[in-house]
Amino acid sequence: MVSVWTALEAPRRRAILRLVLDVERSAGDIRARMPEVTFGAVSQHLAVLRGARLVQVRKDGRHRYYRARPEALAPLARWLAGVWDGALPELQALAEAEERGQRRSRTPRRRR
Amino acid sequence: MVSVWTALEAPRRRAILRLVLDVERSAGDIRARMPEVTFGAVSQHLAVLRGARLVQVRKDGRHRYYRARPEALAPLARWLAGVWDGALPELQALAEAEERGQRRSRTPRRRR
DNA sequence: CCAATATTTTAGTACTTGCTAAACTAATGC
DNA sequence: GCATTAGTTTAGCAAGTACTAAAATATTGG
Repeated sequence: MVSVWTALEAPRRRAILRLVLDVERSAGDIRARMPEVTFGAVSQHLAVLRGARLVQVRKDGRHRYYRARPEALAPLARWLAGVWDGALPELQALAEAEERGQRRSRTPRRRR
Repeated sequence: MVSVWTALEAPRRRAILRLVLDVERSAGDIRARMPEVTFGAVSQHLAVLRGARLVQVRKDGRHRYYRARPEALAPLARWLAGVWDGALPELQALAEAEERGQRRSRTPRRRR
């Protein structure tokens, strides 16, 4: 069992999670999209993500398909919400800045 | 410069952040509330939090008063939002579960 | 059963972290 | 200036992490 925080602290694991967010992918597929690390490394990261219940696996023949379990992000969201409303005044200011300044930069989701 | 993720991965640092969320506190005050670690350790954690711009300091005589900068949590919130809407179907389900099941357990904020 | 494919596990290494104890740096009150 | 108080910084250590290369474990098609 590994904490959601720990699992997500590593940028590589956040990248992996994004890759399996809306699509099921095999470890090999994931690895193919991050050629800068070995297969083993990806597998290890997946194990950590699994440990935090952030991904689930579906076995199919000689493939294992990974997919995100976004519900597992709930503790993080709750923590954030908790901090958030313990700090309302500052938050207000942030919201206003957000309003004026940088648009949410909603990157269009990649296909395939 | 340290990332918000890195800063918050450590439970102790999350605890410290909560302590200075709505109140300004000196390092000594903070340390007094977590007797299981030394002063030095607290100071180091504060340095990391400062490095992630999660807290700010106000110097006053021989005291340094720390206070959270919740705006610094924005990247985290944005990341979460991004993942969130890349996973709408699953999220829907979560929202419903949340609805039925466990109430948000909004811990009443501690005084002093 | 055998070879091939897909993936995990292990051993090993370099680097980082959280902590303590102790040394150091300020600022204040006398 | 000196002792005191508040805090930071440093050296050192044990434990943990991210990675690679290589060995081990399935699963399938012939």
